[in-house]
Amino acid sequence: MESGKGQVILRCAVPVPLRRLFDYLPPTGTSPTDLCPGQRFWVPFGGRKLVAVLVNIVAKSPLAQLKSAFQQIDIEPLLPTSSQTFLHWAADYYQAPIGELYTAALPVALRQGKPQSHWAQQWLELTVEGKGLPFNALARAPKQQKLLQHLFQHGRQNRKQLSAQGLGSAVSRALCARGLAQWQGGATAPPDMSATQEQAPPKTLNTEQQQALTAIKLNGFSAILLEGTTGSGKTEVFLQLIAGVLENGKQALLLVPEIGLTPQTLRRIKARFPSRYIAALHSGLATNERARAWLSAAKGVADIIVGTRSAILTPLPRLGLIVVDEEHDASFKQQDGVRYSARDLALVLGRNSAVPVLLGSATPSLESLHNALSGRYQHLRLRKRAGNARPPQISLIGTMGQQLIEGFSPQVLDQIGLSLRRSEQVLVFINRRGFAPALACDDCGWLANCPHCSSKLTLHRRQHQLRCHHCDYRRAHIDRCPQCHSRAISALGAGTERSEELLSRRFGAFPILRVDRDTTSSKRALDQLLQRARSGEPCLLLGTQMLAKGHHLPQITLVVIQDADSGLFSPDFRAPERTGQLLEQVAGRAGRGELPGRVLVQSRYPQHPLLQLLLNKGYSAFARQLLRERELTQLPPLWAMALVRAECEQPQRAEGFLAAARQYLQTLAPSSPKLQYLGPVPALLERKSGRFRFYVQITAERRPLLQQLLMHFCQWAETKKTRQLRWAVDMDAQDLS
DNA sequence: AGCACGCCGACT
DNA sequence: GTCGGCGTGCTC
Repeated sequence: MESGKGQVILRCAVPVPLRRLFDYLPPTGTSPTDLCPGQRFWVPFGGRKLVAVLVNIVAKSPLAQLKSAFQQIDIEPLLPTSSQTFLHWAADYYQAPIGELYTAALPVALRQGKPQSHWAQQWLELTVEGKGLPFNALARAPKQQKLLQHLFQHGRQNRKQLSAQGLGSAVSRALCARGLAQWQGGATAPPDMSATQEQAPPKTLNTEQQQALTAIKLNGFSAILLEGTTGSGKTEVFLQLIAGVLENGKQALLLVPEIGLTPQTLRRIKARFPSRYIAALHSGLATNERARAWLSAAKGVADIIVGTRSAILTPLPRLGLIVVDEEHDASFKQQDGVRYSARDLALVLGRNSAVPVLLGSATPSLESLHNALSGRYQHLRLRKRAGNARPPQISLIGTMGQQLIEGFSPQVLDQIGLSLRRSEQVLVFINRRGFAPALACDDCGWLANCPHCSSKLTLHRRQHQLRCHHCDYRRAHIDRCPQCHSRAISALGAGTERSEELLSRRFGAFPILRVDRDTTSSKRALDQLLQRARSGEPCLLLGTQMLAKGHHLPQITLVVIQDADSGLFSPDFRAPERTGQLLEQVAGRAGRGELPGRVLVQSRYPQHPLLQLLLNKGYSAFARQLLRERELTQLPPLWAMALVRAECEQPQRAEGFLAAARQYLQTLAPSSPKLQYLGPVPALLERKSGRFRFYVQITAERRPLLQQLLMHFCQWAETKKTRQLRWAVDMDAQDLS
């Protein structure tokens, strides 16, 4: 079929891992005036029926024969053009199939083609004219007067609320006809204002906070790194900034790490902005709830959007500010599918939308710190702790050659006991869950390994199970060695479960609150544990990373870091940075209230220069030192870096594919002082879920070269038949495991 | 990613 | 004689 003049062709993004768009004819009987980019369509695709998003309306297709779309789903576009442009930019930057970005951007229910009307709720609101009337106006139309007064008193109301007052649609129609009220929304219900709570007043800012607040201009794009010690009151600066944004009639987006979106965080925001519509976007929501929250953001109804990583892909038509809290957190980088960084995309979106982007952290990523030091970002610092809190005093405890008790030095146990008996709270940080990270036979040396991964099984003794923490493999605990049938099986090392046992034995008179993924699997468990800790009773908090992040626990006076060494000798070049951030964050939990804090850090290598630097000179000096090293070693953030990853059940296939890939890349752009290749090398976790994983690391002094190279690589790889082999580009890879 | 088409082993 | 294994190729 020829594509003649005046043809209307729908160029669509389809949810498949293919790096191109697909053309369709409009559904039969569609008027061209009904069409608009951003609408969804049901389309035929290789014998299947999929939800596609219209990207462009074009007059000509390179294909001779096109299929017709089955059905138009949306009248109002689901995605505005600005949002689509952003998704295409991200697909380009991360070398990802465009359909996968649309998939990542939309909540499941909308991906599956549910109509927007499913969540559409409308409410009646007074117009400017309506609001200008005296309270007793419309005396000659008592029903309309009642409606008017009801709206005066309660603000916007939906149909259900009105009919409960005996106010039917005829009355509201009459008020609308007079131009006094109008129906609004269409996306989602307004918050229930009947339970309006008292507003928590803004806190008084100290000089530093005040300076930071006034330094941030709300008009136009700017990038700001707010580097503030734990307890220095970054959140208060965020909240007062958001207040300004809302006053301008704009939306504020607050991105938080995965475990940062707790009920406590939301409560604090709701308390400060009780009359505002706050939408939370995170994976814990049911599919319908998620779609509702998404639509409230995308239709401009929600005022404040608090979300994890994927919230950056949500359209925000009235965007006025983006805040990325704990910007160094690894959870902002997606680790599968489209491997985007929400923090990096926040800066792109901020520039596109001409709004400021504020990155906040006590321990900035080297990426952001580099941008701040080189003047690309405004660099604001909060050095003082808010209130009377003083910085904690940190001591290193050398454990080499000491007789440890389940991983604890005796003097550390003594200190824990002293603090508890003084009715204070203690936090013990152990970055390892379960009872023991390894199980071995004392007679023949057998080790319990995962059958699917190159990793050891962790003993979870209470559940009488051995588990792999990298795949979902679980098996019953054993009492005999499967190799030599000896009964001499030892659990090596200690995780949170084992430490909990020891600490209960020692300090059984005090509550021991264990916080890790195993004890907080139920939805509100973490919140409840933290609530209890905040009650102020003397107790011992014990847990993994979950405890390190952002929780305000003012009663803690002693923090124990059981093992500072795990990151010091890792082959991952980012390990020291992450270790430093973690130690600093954990240490920051100490002494946030009136009482001074102490931190005891156990290490086999207390003389290690990185530990010495971190503990004597602080994170800032530590991070600057690491930056100098990255410069010398030609690594990010000074150089651009990407991985080409491949995984396959047969290791030689994955390795062979990558060897061929490297060869192809090197014919395009040979190694040089400005471009370097490494690999194929096995990933740090070489086998995961039965597949062997390898990568080629490419580093380039300048980003455009890397970008161009990867584009050509994808074209090459797409034409190759890669049966049972998965490959992916990981731009700005964060994790070499 | 799916799903259909295609060519070689154990079943009514 | 067929049902079905998953290899490979295509999807507007």
